[in-house]
Amino acid sequence: MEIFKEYIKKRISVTDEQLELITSSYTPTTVKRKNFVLRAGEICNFEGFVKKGSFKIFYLTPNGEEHILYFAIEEWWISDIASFNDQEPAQLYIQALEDAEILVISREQKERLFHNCPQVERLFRIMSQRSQVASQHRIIAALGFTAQERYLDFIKRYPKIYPRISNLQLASYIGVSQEFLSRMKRQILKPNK
Amino acid sequence: MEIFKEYIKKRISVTDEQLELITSSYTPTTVKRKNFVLRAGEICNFEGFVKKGSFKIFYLTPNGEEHILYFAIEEWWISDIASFNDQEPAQLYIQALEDAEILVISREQKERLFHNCPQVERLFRIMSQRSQVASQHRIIAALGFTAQERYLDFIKRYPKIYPRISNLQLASYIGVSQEFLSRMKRQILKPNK
DNA sequence: CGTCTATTTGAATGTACTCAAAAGCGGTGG
DNA sequence: CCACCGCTTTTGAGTACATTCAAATAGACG
Repeated sequence: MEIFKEYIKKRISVTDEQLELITSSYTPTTVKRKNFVLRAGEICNFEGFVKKGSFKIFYLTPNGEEHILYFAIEEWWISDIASFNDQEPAQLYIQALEDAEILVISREQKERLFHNCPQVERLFRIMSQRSQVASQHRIIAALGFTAQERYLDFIKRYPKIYPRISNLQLASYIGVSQEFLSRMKRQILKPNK
Repeated sequence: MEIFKEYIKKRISVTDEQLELITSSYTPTTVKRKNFVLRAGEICNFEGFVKKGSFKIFYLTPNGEEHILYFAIEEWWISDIASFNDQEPAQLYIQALEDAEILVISREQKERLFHNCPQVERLFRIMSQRSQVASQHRIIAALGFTAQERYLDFIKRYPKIYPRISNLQLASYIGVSQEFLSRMKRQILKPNK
């Protein structure tokens, strides 16, 4: 739980009791590699904080192509926000890439927590705005960068994630075929030829 | 101010006094077509609610290509969140596409408002999460859709915005050249030939 | 009516994709 | 310890989607 407490204290000022109240609202869970914590169509009734391990959050097109929205490693959150907030069917899949430990909270528990500790509202406002900034960068990259620029941008921005995922996953994240990613990597190593 | 009050009441429950407190924290301003309210490099010291008119929020690449992140019409917000929150140089430009009226608030005023009326924190948490969902859709569209799918998706999602912008702006939003957008439109109207 | 801007068309080019096959790599069992 | 299996990565060839640059056309405004 330490990592979660540090995460909170870094972002909002809380008393020890409030910190206790917050962390006690979350339930520790383990997830095995390759297992899903959410599938499109289900109602997402949880929000999870990643304590350990990694996940991919992705969208599946009607013809079965997988597009990874983001990877979640330690200190990231996993959920389908739209589904969690509005209790509508999820659009996203969330799957563990490594054995993982997460802290989960339900919609009701979270509302109760907001009520009992209003600072939490602030924590999530701040967190959400940060994600928003990251998403904006991603949109700019997706629309304006070449495939190679998106690749280099990813490894620069997420050096911690990069070594933990396969080429196939990375290709899906930056929006290229795995074959083309392979060609790009060669070309970056050997600019001649 | 009515449109702003309605906007708030639709999203959080507030007393009349609180509503008054919130709206009185904002200052009405007018902006002429083509004028900038923010340029990259500046510190964004405001957040604005669009009462009337339209804006484009865009990013300029080192070689001068313009990539539109989003259009803001009535009831949308304009700001460079990262710059506004962390007082760092803005990455974005915000320019009026039509004569506009906005309600603006400064960083200090907003912090004061959060302090005096904690529900506002909730309002922004909700709003920010909604933007987050929209951004996620945009990422999926940018990475997984063809240019034509992105075009059709835009006019379906934003039928109110579509008639108010030029082809050049739309092309920049969906990430294609204006020539190609023109060709797509023809092909959609006349699938033969 | 002329000027300025926005849109469309044409031709050549490039970036990234698809499909198919080969090569590499890690684990497991004999 | 090596052989085999499954999975990931690389290579090759042909193709498609979208771009660039240049020029023509259409629209809007004074």
